Amino acid sequence: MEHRYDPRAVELRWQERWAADRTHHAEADPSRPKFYCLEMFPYPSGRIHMGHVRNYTIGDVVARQRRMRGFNVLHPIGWDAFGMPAENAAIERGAHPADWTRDNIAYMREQIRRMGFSYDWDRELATCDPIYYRWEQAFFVAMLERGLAYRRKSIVNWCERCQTVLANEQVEDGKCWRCESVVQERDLEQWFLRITAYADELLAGCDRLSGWPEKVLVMQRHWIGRSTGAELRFPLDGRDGDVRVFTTRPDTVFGATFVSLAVEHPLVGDLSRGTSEEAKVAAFVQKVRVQSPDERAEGKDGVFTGAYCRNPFTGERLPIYAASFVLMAYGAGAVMAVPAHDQRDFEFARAHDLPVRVVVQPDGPPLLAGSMDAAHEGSGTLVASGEFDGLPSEAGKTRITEAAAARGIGRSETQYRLRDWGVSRQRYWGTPIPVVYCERDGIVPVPLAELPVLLPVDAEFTGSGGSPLARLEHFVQTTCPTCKGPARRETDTFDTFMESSWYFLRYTGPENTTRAFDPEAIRYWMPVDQYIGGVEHAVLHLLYARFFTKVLRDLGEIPDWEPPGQTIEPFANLLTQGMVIKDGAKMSKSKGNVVDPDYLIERYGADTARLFSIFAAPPERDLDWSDQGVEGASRFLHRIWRVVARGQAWLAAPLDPAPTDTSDAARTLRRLTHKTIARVTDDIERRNHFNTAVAAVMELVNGYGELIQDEPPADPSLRSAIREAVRTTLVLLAPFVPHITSELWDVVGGGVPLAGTPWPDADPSALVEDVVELVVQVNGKVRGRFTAAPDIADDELLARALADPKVQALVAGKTIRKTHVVPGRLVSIVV
RNA sequence: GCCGGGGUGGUGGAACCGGUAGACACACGGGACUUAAAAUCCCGUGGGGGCAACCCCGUGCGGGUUCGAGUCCCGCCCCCGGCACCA
Repeated sequence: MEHRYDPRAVELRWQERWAADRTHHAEADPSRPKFYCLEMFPYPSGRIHMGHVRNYTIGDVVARQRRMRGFNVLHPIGWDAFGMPAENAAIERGAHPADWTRDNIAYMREQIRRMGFSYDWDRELATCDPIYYRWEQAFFVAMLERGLAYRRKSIVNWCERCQTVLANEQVEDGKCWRCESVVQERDLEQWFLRITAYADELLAGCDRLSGWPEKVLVMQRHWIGRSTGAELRFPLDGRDGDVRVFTTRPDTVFGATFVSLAVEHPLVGDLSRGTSEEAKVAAFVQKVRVQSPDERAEGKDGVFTGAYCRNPFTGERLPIYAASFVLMAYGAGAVMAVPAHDQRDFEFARAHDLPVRVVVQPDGPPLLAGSMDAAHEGSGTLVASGEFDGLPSEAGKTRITEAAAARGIGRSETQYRLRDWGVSRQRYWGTPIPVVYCERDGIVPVPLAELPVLLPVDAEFTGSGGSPLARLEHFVQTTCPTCKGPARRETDTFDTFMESSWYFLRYTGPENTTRAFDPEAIRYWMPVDQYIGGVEHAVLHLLYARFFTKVLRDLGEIPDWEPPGQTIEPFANLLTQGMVIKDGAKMSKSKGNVVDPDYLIERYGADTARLFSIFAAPPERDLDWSDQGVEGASRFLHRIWRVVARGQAWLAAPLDPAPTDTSDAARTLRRLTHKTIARVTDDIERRNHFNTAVAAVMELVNGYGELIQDEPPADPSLRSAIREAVRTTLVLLAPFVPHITSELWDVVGGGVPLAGTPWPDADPSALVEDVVELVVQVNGKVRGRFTAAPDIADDELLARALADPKVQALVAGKTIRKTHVVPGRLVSIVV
């Protein structure tokens, strides 16, 4: 053994051995319990960054620890390889996206290997590989046949910089999630996936995902945004037709004093045409349509259309307004306005001098329409509501909805904030959408036997003039699969979130060319037991992946692994790790505050990089980069190395089977060793507190470090306890710093490879305390302390406490009013 | 505005069920070793007071419950994240 720790030499040696032995390969084996540990796969942007190091270190700690625990662990890695940066590189540098991506993967694969992550490289996959994306095309065709995919013209979010459409989830603050340019609206023919058909199931799933952070579930629930209410029809006054509105408050219908339409609502033009209001309305519509959503929200503008409708319950004539804040995309694009019970309507009524009518009376002093300064949005008792007077407003919702249905003027309805997922992208570097357009047969899916539709390699990348695929005539020109006549191919590609919506399923058999999934492999490995990644995917990726899993179940592509009656969910436990921060900002190239993992590995070694990223912060929190922190992690590893090197001559001796004559020093050290086992195990398996697990091992090393000298201690039981402590240290640290611990494990004669060593259980007999320290509180303040055997009776403890001179001084001459004994902890005295 | 998560030494962070606040580490100060430095090792380190034993204060602020509150309750302030005319 070298006396100086040389991380690079040690790490290379072990990495070569692991690769040669395919150490981390796992096969489905129903006779063994499984554990599927997954980290969000990387986009091959060029180099790994500290966020990857952190994410994958956390995952590797879990994977390695579960293996030692006896689980058959699936721990795969792959590449989310389609995406715009590859195409941008092609435009800027002339490199083909395929070459650029392949080279990046090659480099990043080596970086990841150098970190010593225990991936099963036999299962590596890349989403740009036709053997991968052909299945995605097959799923899409199946979805098309089931009506789960459809094409329609719609107003879409368009990013001019990226020259493509964005899904609603990809628009942040009105800006593109990737390049941050302002998103515009365009009217385009697009492919959509009917995620709204799964809204209720996605919502129901949230309730059973107890292994997910509450924060993520809240975000998903809100994104789905289910609200129940009623659709009511307000007949137009003096002409045929009606205005349909959606409301969550049918109980307030008697308080409606006007109706508001979105400016895009078809009735706006129809109703104002030929009236004296026509010009005013047209000008208003014109003004609002060019406004951004923010501006629309800003001014609560509106204009009278010149037309009226009638309240379906009272027959009362109500003016119809066009209002900037009403969204065409939500509900019916029209609302019944109840100023007394909706704050927004209240403000609008004030501004336009419209009446306010109270129909829900809360407990307490009666509301008077004339003296209100805000709407009463809460519950109460219905008043001025005809036959419904006196009902609690909650009951009124149901009763009024039922009445509307009976009279044919409405029905109960559920609305979602969630929109269908637009998946068309006008880009080259993605999965081709497997559809052709035939003049005779219309939209024709490419038959399964003809899949994959390969992405052609000979496209040109100019950055302008639309999608490169659309300009490739030999790609576009094709024959119709049905009539064999001339047809044109779809030239859009899929949103890259499609590929990441099912990769975790494909890892169970990525080499399979005859079918997407082997049901037996899926049944064995799924669900993912621990998923780890950044919280920035809380809605996007995680919602799409849940949706896809449910669709694939319905398409019969995967077996349902859930108990009967439970909705299928892909990720049983989710850990969202925080960002890596330096100088108060997220590490990023544009901010110039990145730390290159290569530099860390070169200078300190992978084990130090791993240890630092685990120890510096608990996983959910942001990690503040600190050069000194890295030094500290490195120092700890050097220290362990030195300690083992010093005692190597005698540490390797076998452990005594059961030391009979045990000294106090040995018992104390054994207690520390086994307490550490208990703490570290709990921290890793239950609490995900990896930082405190490492701290516990540091305490253990502090506890015996100075006992290890060149010569062994004379006391044989202490000698044995030290050997046990050192071995335990290496075993407990193995998931965190696998290279150095493997090396030292050989030095101390560990025998079987460290990674194959069973995770230890704490020995309860070693945990028993000989003496415990108790504190004495007088009037709630700590005034003394004493030690006692742990099993002493309460009244004796009290006597011991009162015997303390300091306590006596405080108690003398006063009456003891109350005492309280917590065994093993404290004695509390009140005087 | 609404919904989450936070606020603890000079710093990152511990304290799991209400029971010794500040584990572990960094930084800093002192010492040992060294010709010197690095490395390493030892000691100290929440604030204030005292020669000392000790005493007082202290987990964003103000109240409360309790023998006992960083932890529970009520009312605020501030920071971070998400959503934001969703009818």
